[in-house]
Amino acid sequence: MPDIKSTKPSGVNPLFLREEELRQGIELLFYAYRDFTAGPDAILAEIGLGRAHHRAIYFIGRNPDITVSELLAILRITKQSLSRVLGQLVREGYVSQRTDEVDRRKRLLCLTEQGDALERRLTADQRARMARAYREAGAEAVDGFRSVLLGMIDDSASVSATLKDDADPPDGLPTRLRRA
Amino acid sequence: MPDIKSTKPSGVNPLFLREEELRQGIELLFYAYRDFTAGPDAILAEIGLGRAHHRAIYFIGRNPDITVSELLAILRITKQSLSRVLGQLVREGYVSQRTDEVDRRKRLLCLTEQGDALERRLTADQRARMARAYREAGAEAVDGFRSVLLGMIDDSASVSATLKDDADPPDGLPTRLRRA
DNA sequence: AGAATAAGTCAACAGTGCTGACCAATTATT
DNA sequence: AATAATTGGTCAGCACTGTTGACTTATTCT
Repeated sequence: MPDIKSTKPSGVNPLFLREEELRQGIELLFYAYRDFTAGPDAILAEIGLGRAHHRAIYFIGRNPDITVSELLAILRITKQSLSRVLGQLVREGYVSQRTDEVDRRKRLLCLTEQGDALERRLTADQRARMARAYREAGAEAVDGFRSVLLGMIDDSASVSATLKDDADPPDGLPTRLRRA
Repeated sequence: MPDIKSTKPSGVNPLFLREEELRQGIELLFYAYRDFTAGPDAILAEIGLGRAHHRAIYFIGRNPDITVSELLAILRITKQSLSRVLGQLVREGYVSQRTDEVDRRKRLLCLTEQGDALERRLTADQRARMARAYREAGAEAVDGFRSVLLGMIDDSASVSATLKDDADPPDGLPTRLRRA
């Protein structure tokens, strides 16, 4: 029994439209992420590293003096998984560690000059791609892009950098990482 | 030498702002994708499957009678990688294969009833998350979200479903898959 | 007949998650 | 001062998912 009061033309089921709209979003996210990671992956493969190394390098570069715990909270992987990646980055000279003098249990992570160079090389690809998409879509679209993505994140408080500008730090990462 | 004619307050370097803006986009994409995949991953782990199985199931469900080649073109992985995943899905009763009667080299893939049930269970999570983000952000934001993501995809023609509504099928997937 | 296409297979390897079981240093609590 | 909690690290093993490379089998196209 179709609803004759429907505002949609030709009695189209609005539930179907909604489903179609959501699935298109799901697919767009998949395709965009697939192509977004392809460039860096190719560079990483050349030097015997993987995507996990890029993630670590990226967030260390973005948050100098980040601790291991904080990095774990961003990446949402286990300590053992990160340890393997981080150990390799330190051994191969991309990341430096030093002890926090206030709390000597903590290790503060920074990129070396070599690490910074690799970070810029890897992310250049992604920045260019995003810049192109931003430019083509326009400023309003960029706002929408950001606002939808932000709404998809679990607890937007557990985000490393300046992705939101409200003032409540309920939990998750220390405020230090939310003031980039 | 700061530009005194700048429209930005306090002579902020526009290149820095652009860089910051792009990096926020990169991070939003990372966080959204991280949280977007977490739900399905947990369900998959219970039944001994992984994210690759979800992808295959998703796109088979979305494009009934898709061939192996077409699925490979969407996923951008090797035949061997897909074969492992697909074989398991067929053996465990999620996917059915039958020979194309027009070209008997081709295998047409479809979800079984069990496969369809799993697909709906897995994607329900993601649809709900996306629906919430869409609702909170509003229709205009959704348009922007889609337009930016679309701009990030390599060749928007090599996309499976109705993500664009222009009429040129330059190459990539057969037109059949572009008319969902 | 021969080339090209579509699919499948076996083997090996790398990267990246996971669990579980520990250890060591340091800091906080009682 | 003793105990507990936190931070970081390590070793071992396992699962999933991507990769190359080398073939085989059908089927279709030229």
